[in-house]
Amino acid sequence: MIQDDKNDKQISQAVIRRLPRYYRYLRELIRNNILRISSRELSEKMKVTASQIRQDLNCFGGFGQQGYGYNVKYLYNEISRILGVDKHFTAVIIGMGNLGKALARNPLFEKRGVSIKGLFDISPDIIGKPCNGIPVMSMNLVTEFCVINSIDIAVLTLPKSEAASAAETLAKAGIKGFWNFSNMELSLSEYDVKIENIHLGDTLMTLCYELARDLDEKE
Amino acid sequence: MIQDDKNDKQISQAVIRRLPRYYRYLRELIRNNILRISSRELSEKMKVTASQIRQDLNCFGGFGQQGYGYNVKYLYNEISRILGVDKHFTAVIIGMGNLGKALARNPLFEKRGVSIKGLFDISPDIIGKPCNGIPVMSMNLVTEFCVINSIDIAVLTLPKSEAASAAETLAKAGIKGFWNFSNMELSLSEYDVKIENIHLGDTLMTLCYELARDLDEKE
DNA sequence: TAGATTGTTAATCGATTAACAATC
DNA sequence: TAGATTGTTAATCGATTAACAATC
Repeated sequence: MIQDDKNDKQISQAVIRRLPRYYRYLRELIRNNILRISSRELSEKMKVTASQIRQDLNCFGGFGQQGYGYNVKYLYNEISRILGVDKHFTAVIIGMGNLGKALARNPLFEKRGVSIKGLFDISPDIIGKPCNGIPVMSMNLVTEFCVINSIDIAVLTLPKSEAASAAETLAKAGIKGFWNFSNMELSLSEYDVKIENIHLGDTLMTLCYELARDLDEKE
Repeated sequence: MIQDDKNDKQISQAVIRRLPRYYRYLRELIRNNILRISSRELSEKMKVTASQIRQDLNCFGGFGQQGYGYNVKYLYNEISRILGVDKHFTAVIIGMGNLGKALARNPLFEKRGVSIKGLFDISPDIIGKPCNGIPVMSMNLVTEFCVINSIDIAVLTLPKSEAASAAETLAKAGIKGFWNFSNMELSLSEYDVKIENIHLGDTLMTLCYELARDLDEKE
């Protein structure tokens, strides 16, 4: 059993949600041939405190060196490992509407070590026509496909009305993680699965909130 | 000047980011013809504490009634107003790639009182062909269009390389809010604008993190 | 009125920041 | 060695939860 956190103490959600941001900034540093960086320098770039960076990283281990700072490539690799990039998870996309298609063609998966193995829909019009080189299959085949290929992740880009039953089918087929764009609260408490709910509209609304406050102030 | 918060005290980001979730749940209650609800009942549905609900709502005013609870429609309307739905913000989408197209056809905007007035791209192949009934125009026209139509929000779904310059053009054209899917950190500190950065990949990575931890435990 | 439930204050909890000893 | 910067503990800050008086 690999121990990422030094003393098995629980890592807070706040820290976990900041990891992908470190990952992005470190990749950028590598791209710019920056080989080492101190927490203070990184904190200036990321607009956070150096203290927070050191605390966050130390949840997982001592990746730096006193008097030197952090080796960028080493740190990037460590965070990459913590985030499971090297686990090479596999995924299917369920629902080939506009968002499904957009995600199927998006390079974000491969950049993070996740490979899309299959696309699924119920519409006969699009079944059989590959998207971005990946076959679009009938939902009738989804269980068999996921079981045979040991798929880890299901991306749910289908209508609210179909999301609940599809999710249950997928959980039974061994899916362990749901990246859920369906705006449907999934109830899969009987299954040992992780769910990441994405409500795109929510972030648009917080933007609208800020804009509305500005307007109110000017009245 | 409208006072949403009772004593002009600053509302925390944590509270603001929860508002759209209340908004969703309240709409669901209305759909199910539920006319009143107590903080305790709502807390059970939403899996949060009743205390938090009462605290959150009270940042903006006393919307409930002792001994009764909350009038669902009234509360929905209040939150709707706080989130600026009745401000009827206007938006343009910049970049008609897969994600841009998916958003242009997505009903999420109209549900939140935001109307998409124009779509923009640099590719001559798609300029002139409307998407979801909205014209796709050349980026050369974006400044004129935004100024004339007093556009509030720009949705950035263009490549990283083009995002920075486009954002500056848009800020100069009077855009006040950016819903930024470009994965580019925008530097618009000279302009009085609000930015909501969306990093879709980040949420996929936190899901991968959870899955990776599960695998590690089993080793 | 009695019961219910809010609005609000006080207590707790957790997360962030500051400080500094350890050490490269 | 001296200077720099981490890892880590302690202090602070803010957010969440609990409690209860106010009141419908």
